[in-house]
Amino acid sequence: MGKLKILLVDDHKIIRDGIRYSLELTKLLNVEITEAETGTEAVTMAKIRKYDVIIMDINMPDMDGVKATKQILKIRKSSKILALSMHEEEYQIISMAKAGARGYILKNIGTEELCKAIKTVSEGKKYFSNEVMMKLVGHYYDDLVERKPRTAKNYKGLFTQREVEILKLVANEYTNEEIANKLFIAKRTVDAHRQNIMNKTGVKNTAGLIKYAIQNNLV
Amino acid sequence: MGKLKILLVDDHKIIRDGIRYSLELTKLLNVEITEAETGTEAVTMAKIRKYDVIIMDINMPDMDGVKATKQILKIRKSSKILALSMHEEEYQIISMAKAGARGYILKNIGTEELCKAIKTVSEGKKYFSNEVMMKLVGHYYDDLVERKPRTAKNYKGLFTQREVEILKLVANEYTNEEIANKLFIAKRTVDAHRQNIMNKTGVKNTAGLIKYAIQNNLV
DNA sequence: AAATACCTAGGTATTTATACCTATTTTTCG
DNA sequence: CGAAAAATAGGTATAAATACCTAGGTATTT
Repeated sequence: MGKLKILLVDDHKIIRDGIRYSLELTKLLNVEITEAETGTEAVTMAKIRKYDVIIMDINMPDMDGVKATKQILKIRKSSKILALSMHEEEYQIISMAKAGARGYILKNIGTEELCKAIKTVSEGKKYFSNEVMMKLVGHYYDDLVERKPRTAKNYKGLFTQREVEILKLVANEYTNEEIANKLFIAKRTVDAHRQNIMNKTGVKNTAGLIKYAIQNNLV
Repeated sequence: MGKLKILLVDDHKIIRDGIRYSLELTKLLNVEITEAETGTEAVTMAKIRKYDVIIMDINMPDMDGVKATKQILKIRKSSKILALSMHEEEYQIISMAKAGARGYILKNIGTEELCKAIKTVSEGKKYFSNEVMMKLVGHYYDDLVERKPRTAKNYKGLFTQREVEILKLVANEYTNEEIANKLFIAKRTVDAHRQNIMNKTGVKNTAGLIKYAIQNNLV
């Protein structure tokens, strides 16, 4: 199989080097890495050539990752952009997801998970690391255990708290009907949630669902 | 949750210590370990008290692990015995599986996988480490790629080559009909294989199947 | 006030999977 | 050769999942 063409966008050389060496030394992936050190440069390079995956830092001078992501996606709608950040603030994650990034990972990631993220995204699926996922749904859980009314978070694009809940039950071999009984809702509602999860993740059936759940550390 | 009562059977003290410390220091499991240094001793101890999991070495003086396993299972039919060996010879693996062991791991195993194996077996499921699995099905694949007629291996209890093949395709989101077309067999045959795999693993549905496959490094 | 997101859930239809059967043929083992 | 295992596949029935709709209620954001 051919090499995976990767555009690595980050303003810090040390980080670029770290990722480059990790990826070039591992046998998990066969990659060809091109570097860009600003958002502007990234947009220019993405115009000239098509990359399989674009690893995009968020906090950069001159043009940040969110803006660069939007611009690149205007030109190449199918680009697979994987956000890479030191921060796990919700608004950043959400901004990148809204901008069209297919994944979001943190800079403390290990090589193994990095490869998994790249591979997942390159296949057209979404990848959000566990911590990121937790960050996004965490407050919902807090609200639930406190029995407080839900605080608005305006999450878009990713899993909702209910979806995560159902995904976990599916992974535990419950049928939709059993899940419905457990959660005191109609079976048809569970059907709907499950359908939504499949649409969001792009998988075809239960098998894909479980694979996704496990690979994203949701179960 | 209560402690997992484990009987650790091995004639080498160093190995017993290694496992004991690994398990007692990790936070992955909460265990209470009892040791036995011969097969005979293990049988006696298993008679007196019920253990959640019995980790059984195979090569031991006076009574080997296969014989001890059989005798223990005569007394306590539901005993969960996890075979532990330095060797990955097929006949040993098969002998232990035939004798009724619920799992087979090698002594070069890491703490994490050891815990996973113990946990899996304690839950009544089977666990065979990746290398062991490979050993068992490896030759079949060699035969396949060489286009030679299959050599007999008389595998019992575990997955057959065809079953592993189908399990992988299921994990790749193919439906039974698609798998049938790929392999040039009837859909009903795939149904049957899939049913057999579920019976062997004790899972209830596709979700369980995929979890099993991933946790046993089959996909 | 309008828009949005989320949870809810029903209609309808089709496809897939699961549960137990039996049974034949081929391969492999002893 | 004879026994056992594996691969094959059909019968029958039911359960479960998937696809693609619509739509109301509620809470939150702008």
